[in-house]
Amino acid sequence: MRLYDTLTRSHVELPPPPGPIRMYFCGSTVYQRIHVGNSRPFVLGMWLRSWLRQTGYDVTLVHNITDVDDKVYAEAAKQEISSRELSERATSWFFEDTDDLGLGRPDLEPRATETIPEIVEFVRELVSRDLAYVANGDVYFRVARFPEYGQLSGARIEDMVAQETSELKEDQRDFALWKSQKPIEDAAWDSPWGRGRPGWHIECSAMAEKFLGREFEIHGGGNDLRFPHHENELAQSRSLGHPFAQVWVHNGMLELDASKMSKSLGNVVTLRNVLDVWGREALLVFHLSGFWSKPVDFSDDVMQQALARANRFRDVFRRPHEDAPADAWAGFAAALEDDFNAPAALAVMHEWRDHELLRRALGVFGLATLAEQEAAPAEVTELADRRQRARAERDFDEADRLRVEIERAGWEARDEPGGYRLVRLP
RNA sequence: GGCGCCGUGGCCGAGUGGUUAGGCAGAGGCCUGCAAAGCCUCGUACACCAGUUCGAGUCUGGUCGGCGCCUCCA
Repeated sequence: MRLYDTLTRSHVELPPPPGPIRMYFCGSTVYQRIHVGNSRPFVLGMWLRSWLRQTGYDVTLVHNITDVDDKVYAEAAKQEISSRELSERATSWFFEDTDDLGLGRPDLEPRATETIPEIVEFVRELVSRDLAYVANGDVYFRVARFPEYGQLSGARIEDMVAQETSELKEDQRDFALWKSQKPIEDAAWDSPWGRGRPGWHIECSAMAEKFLGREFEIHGGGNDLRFPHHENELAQSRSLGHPFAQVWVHNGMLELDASKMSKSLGNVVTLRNVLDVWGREALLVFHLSGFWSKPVDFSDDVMQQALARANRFRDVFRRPHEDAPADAWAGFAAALEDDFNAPAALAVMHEWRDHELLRRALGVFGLATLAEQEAAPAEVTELADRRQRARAERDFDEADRLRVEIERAGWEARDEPGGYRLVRLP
């Protein structure tokens, strides 16, 4: 399988099965309900794991939860609750919402606050090697000590100008590894540099290496994390001589009204809301419809199209099975093996009338539920039976009246040779 | 300003040198008591300009337009 690697800007071939493939995906900062855009890297990670396992790899997926951050403190203060209470509540929302995607859970979901000893140790090591320095209770990484800095984001180090300046920094491009406790911050930990809490980027280096080791195969996350987050992770780990991630995958942003969906812009639709309105299957088909690395527009219109497409798959299972050619699966697999080209894989799937094959392919994406038929309640079945008798007696007025009644109950009567089928209206 | 991505038919969206992507919506037809589902047909898609080539949506250069990152962000 080949994947597009942001670091080398090229497609790279994964080592052959059984791997192992160790994957680390950056998750969300938990201080409110996540939005649909946040679901994209989660879904991508779960699908990659699913497909790689399907093709014989031994896969471990770590998906972190950032539960200590400026946003968490600020929101907790606003709500007048402790930051711990807020982050725990938001973490349980995160679990609820992503559970409802029906894709299962990542193998490990560590939280930053549970990794403090490893983070402190990591920072201590950087300081002892002179790659970082202490300034008034803060610890900063010395960007100038890592010549490859800027490789991931493609920016030249000379072009970088820090927006947020601090007189504590030797160089304005340096970034914080540890931050001393501020009055608003109600959660803090002891460290060799005083009470404080980790900087944003160090938690991921620490968690990834804690659970996957100093070298692992895939690191994923949103395109907006390339810089500074992932650039900084890379700097922290590689400056210590750790190989760190071999392949970097960055998903494109979800756009709403032609601009990126983001909590800071406020143009947000929560994952919860999308699941409630459109259902998990339509959302997954939506995610499948666009190439993972490209930006996609999110709108009612595209969700409507995704829903219709999901129903088209569902209808295949309501018609007779037809054996697919022996090489049918190969076309599907080839699409996914080529940088996980899901839209192309979907196109192959639409050709199939083979129930077993289609169910298996849908299963890769957590969509095997489309193969299941919902049984109509007894009262609707009774209406349909009466309608059948009316049709037999050629009382078509009565038959049509009953059809309307069935539709009011949320079902559709489809006449078939020798009987009928009841199908739930979308 | 710097770095990068992108511009495909009404809509979504694959495709990187030459043969139908696929889906949604629409029109006509077959089927049906009527429908639904399905199947068939249709609308002559590649932002613009120049170039390379026997041949370009696909390569090169330029123009215009959109987006992302450079600052918290999936």
